[in-house]
Amino acid sequence: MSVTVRFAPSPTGYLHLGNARTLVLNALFARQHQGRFILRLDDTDRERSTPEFARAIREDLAWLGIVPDRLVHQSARAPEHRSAAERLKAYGVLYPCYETAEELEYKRRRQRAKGLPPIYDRAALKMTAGGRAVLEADGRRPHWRFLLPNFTSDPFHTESRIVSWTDVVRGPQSVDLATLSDPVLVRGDGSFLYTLPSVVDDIELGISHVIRGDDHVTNTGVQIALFQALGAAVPQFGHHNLLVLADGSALSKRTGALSLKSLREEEGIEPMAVASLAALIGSADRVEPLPDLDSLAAHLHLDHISRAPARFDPHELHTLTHHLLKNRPFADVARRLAGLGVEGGEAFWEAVRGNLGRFDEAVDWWQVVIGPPPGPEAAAEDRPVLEMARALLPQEPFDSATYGGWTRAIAAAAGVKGRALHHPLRLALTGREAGPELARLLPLIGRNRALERLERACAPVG
RNA sequence: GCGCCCUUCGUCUAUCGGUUAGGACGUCAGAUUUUCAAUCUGAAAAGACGGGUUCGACUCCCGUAGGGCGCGCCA
Repeated sequence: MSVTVRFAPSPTGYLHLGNARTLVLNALFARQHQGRFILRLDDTDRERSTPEFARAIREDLAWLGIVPDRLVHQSARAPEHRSAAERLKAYGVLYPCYETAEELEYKRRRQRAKGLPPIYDRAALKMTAGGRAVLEADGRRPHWRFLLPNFTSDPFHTESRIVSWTDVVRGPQSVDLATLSDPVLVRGDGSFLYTLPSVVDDIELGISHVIRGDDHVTNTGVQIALFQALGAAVPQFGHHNLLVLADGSALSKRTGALSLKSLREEEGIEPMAVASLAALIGSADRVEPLPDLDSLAAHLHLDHISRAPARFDPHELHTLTHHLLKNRPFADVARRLAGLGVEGGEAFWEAVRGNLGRFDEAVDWWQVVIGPPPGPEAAAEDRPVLEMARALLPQEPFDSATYGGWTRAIAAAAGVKGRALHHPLRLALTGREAGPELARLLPLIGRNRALERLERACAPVG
């Protein structure tokens, strides 16, 4: 069976980690099955959709290394949506309604007050042609509802009508259409709401699997009915659990917190840290940093995803980033380093990669290597060691064994060892308390700078 | 308010009637390295609550509490 999936965000905000979960799950599923992945921008809400957000979404995908096989703007497909609506009218399952938003709101409030679910009462279905004509003459434009097939012979009398499917994630699922309102598909101004374009496009794009958050489970019941009303094959559905913050609160597109953009630009998170966490959290599989999408795809099992909301700790993104960098081969980062003005090459990268919390800290370590003499003068008790170190500093060339030979000589001459020996040297040479192995850094620093720094550390106070 | 889903170590989870309730992340301890957010070893750590069914319940049923989602002329 050939697989075609889509990621269908509305460009009304920045993508956050929760959106990334849906995105990555779709992209990886396509990868697993050598299928197609379509980016569909659901921009039918002209009020809130913007080109800026659409562009940001494409940037997010590119950053994650996800290349869509096709890009579709839903707003460009209005003719297809119109023709589907006409067909539904012809079948008699799309009917005009004339209630105002206020009237509908009032009805819902009353139903709730009576302890009833706020389901549309299908009053419009009972109107006569004459009644409609009066309203039309009055200038009222109808919105159109899809008549849910939750009745047997009498459309005014609903009875239980269960729609069932086998969910790729959740297993057997069912929705009782009798508990739902007939959804509005077409607004009074003739524009379409989410449900119709989504289904029509899924049909025409040949979507085989719809993978999305479990906030859509109820929608799926309605949409399956709509697929069937349009005479189309029903795709497979998979509903993954939603991600929530440590306090149980939902992720919001509005706050911008945890947006992929800010994780990338402000937090220094690596893309595969996002992809790994987004794909693996809330499942039976352990969260581990995978170096690329292919290896992540190999670890993905949709049926291992839990049905309960998954709390996650944003800090885990930093931990994953650190582990990813620690194991990153030089070839993978050479261009990025060059772009940041870091010229240390492979020896430099291998020296510092284990000490990076984020990639751009490599710049700081490069400054430590080449920069001006760091740090203050040494403490009085460290001076004898440093004087000795200065005197015993070998001639070049330096290699990875230089530091070991040098420090052994200092130890023998000065009678110190361990931390008392190495810590003053680290401080004098790098100006820092901790960092990459000095044996690796020393050859990069070189004899001239090393000597200069030791002299500075030993300079008279004042 | 009504409906659906969910509740196992701090966190993510395994278990599908009989287990010393397993793993991962995190935490702590020890080892190791000059240091390290590295590495190795080890430890502490869990079935929301109350009933029921059963020889036996984390597992099945009912209820309670807590949480998520849905109930838009949003997507």
